[in-house]
Amino acid sequence: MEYIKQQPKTKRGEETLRKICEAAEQLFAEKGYYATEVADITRRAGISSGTFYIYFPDKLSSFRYLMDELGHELRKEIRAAKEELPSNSMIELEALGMRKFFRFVSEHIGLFAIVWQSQFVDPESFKKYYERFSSGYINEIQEAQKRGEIRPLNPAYLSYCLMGIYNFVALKSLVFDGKEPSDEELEQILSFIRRGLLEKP
Amino acid sequence: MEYIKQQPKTKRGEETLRKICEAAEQLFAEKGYYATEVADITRRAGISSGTFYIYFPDKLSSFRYLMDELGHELRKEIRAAKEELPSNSMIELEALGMRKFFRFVSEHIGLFAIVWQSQFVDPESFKKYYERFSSGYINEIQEAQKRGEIRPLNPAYLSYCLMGIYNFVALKSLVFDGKEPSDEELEQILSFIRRGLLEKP
DNA sequence: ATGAAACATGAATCAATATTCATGTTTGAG
DNA sequence: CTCAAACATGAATATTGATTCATGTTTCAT
Repeated sequence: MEYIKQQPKTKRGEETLRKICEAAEQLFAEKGYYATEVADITRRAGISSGTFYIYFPDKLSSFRYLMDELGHELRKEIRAAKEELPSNSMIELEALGMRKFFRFVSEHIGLFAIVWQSQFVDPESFKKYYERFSSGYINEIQEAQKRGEIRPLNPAYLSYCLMGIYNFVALKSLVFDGKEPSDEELEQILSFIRRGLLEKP
Repeated sequence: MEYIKQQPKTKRGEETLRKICEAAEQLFAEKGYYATEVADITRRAGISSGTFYIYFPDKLSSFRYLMDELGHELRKEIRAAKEELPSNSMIELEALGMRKFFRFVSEHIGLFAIVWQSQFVDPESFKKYYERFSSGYINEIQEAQKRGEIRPLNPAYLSYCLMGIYNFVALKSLVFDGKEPSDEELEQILSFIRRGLLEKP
């Protein structure tokens, strides 16, 4: 990883890095990047402040590292889930991806917070994050369009429509209301998307 | 306004406050709240740093003030546009509101940036901002549902779907690509929404 | 025209906090 | 078992940047 100073070489080191990341993820989510002091992170991790700098060259790097890690994990989980599905109907894949997304975000509310903030903490990473997601979508959408499954709308914009829906629904349910959307609610959102997307609903 | 220390009482004062707000809006959008120093704002406004504190008790208040102002203006413009429309079909209103939204945001890219950041600068205002928008939508949606115009999906979630779409499409076009979406593109997005929403597309 | 209120100045203050570093302890390969 | 590399400590440093305030200038109602 490029944002990390030193890959731990012992069990103890690994454990310490893990504790730092866990604390940082929580704190960035709770208080935001700027309001979180390095001292907060090390306090919650149960280590001294200097130790932070053994692993990260500075505070910003830890933020970038987390963003990379979490985004990676999320994409991996979604990809894995989709590969298990025998069907390759875009809408079925999408339903699965959506469920995974909500599950992951509710378990890692830090990801959500971190990405949201990154537009100003580190604009480069922010753009990269969404464009990476978008380009995955674009492929799927184009394939499905070739098969005549979904309507011939601009794939790039469609991908942002989908991401927008998921992100804002997650905002409402997980952040504002503090609960996961029910299956019933997810089904309704999916139904909205299905009709919008499909050639013959 | 509750975030302002002193309403200007002379022409000069008014002009100064205006310059401060303009500079702050630009800078919060360009560099973000935390990276913007009060000195940056006063420098761009062409005044001395102490003057800032004649109008605002502190930096955070200026942020809240802008967020309130801009959100208010945006809602007012959308409302005004919608009132001019004779039809009260939800979809036609929505098409108009969407166009207004993109126009406003492209002229006030600061609003977008400010709201996006507020989740961590001032979470209270953040939630208030979106819930205010949402509740306006909920009314419209419920009316349209009574008329049988749109499908009986959960109005609160639908409102967040719509806001998500607009926000993310604006993110892609205005922030990432630096250009307004074309009429053709807006039409496609609207078509996606129309099919998702309408009882009989 | 005039003076009290409004407005403007910018150097000085002061608190907050990211980062360093000299010193000590622990780990694990050989 | 041993010791070099890894890891940990936390007080001290250094910088940054919000806010204050004593002093001056401008406005405008009368």
